[in-house]
Amino acid sequence: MDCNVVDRLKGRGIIPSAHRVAIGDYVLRTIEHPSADQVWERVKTSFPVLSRATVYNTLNLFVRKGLLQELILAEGKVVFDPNVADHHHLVEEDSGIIYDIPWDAVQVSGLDTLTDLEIDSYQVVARGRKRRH
Amino acid sequence: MDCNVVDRLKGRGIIPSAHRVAIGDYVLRTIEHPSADQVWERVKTSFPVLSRATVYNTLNLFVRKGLLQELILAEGKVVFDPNVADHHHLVEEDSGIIYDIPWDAVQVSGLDTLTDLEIDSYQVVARGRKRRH
DNA sequence: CCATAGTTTTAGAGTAAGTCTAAAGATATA
DNA sequence: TATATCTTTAGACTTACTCTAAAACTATGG
Ligand SMILES: [Mn+2]
Ligand SMILES: [Mn+2]
Ligand SMILES: [Zn+2]
Ligand SMILES: [Zn+2]
Repeated sequence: MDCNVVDRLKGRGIIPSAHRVAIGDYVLRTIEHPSADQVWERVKTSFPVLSRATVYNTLNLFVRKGLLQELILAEGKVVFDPNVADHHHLVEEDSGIIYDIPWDAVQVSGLDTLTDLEIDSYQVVARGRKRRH
Repeated sequence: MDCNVVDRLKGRGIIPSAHRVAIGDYVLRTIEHPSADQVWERVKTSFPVLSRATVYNTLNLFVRKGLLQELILAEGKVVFDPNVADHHHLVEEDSGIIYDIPWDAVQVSGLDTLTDLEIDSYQVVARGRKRRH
């Protein structure tokens, strides 16, 4: 487990430019499931010289190199998740917040009996909300 | 079980105009999970005087009235599903085809132990492909 | 130091899904 | 017929995202 962003980029063959490290410092540590524009807004506060295209380029690069996964859970926006291990999600429609559900919290059975389907991956997508207090 | 589109629209308080019936004749019977533009292309072949806006208006009306559900399973497009009962889906990334997985084919357990989550609905979303022959 | 090649970043144009607007067309009723 | 209500329409608009081609870095070798 390597928490140093520079080394994680190098480990995947990505040159750790200042821009990429600034983006990685946020998006590789967050639990927020941000969209590309949310990453842009957020990273600009600490790293103001940053174009929209660089954010998209970098996020797509991180996805290609296996540092991020893309999730499509709501209309009109892709969000990014630094947790690339299998897990499930709860989508809170009102707020737009996406919560992680640990893989081991849920058991899914029966998929293996669908012999006509070749399944690469799966997850449970729940809609609802997090109870307050 | 009522397969007459005109009566199904009336049953939901929708005036069954010729346009709406033409759209419903396709989208309320298909198993294809089409996008709005796919509905437009398809319905125009048998009903040429049809604007894009009418297709979007009608699909959104059908969703509001409970005749269709919207699914967001792949990047950049919403698809529509006349099967509004609970069921799961397999997304075939290469072809873009979405297959239904019957609700009873899969058992999901453990969601009820997540007492901090209030879950309205859920489904398993699998990625993979349908085996050929 | 310079020259040069490769890489990264950029603004802004382009694309595509979807919504909105305001007018025109239908239909129903009195 | 007159009037009200509902439906359909073209096209403008918005938004998320990609593409392009030039500028700005960085590394290397002389
Ligand atoms: Mn993408
Ligand atoms: Mn919609
Ligand atoms: Zn997640
Ligand atoms: Zn379905």
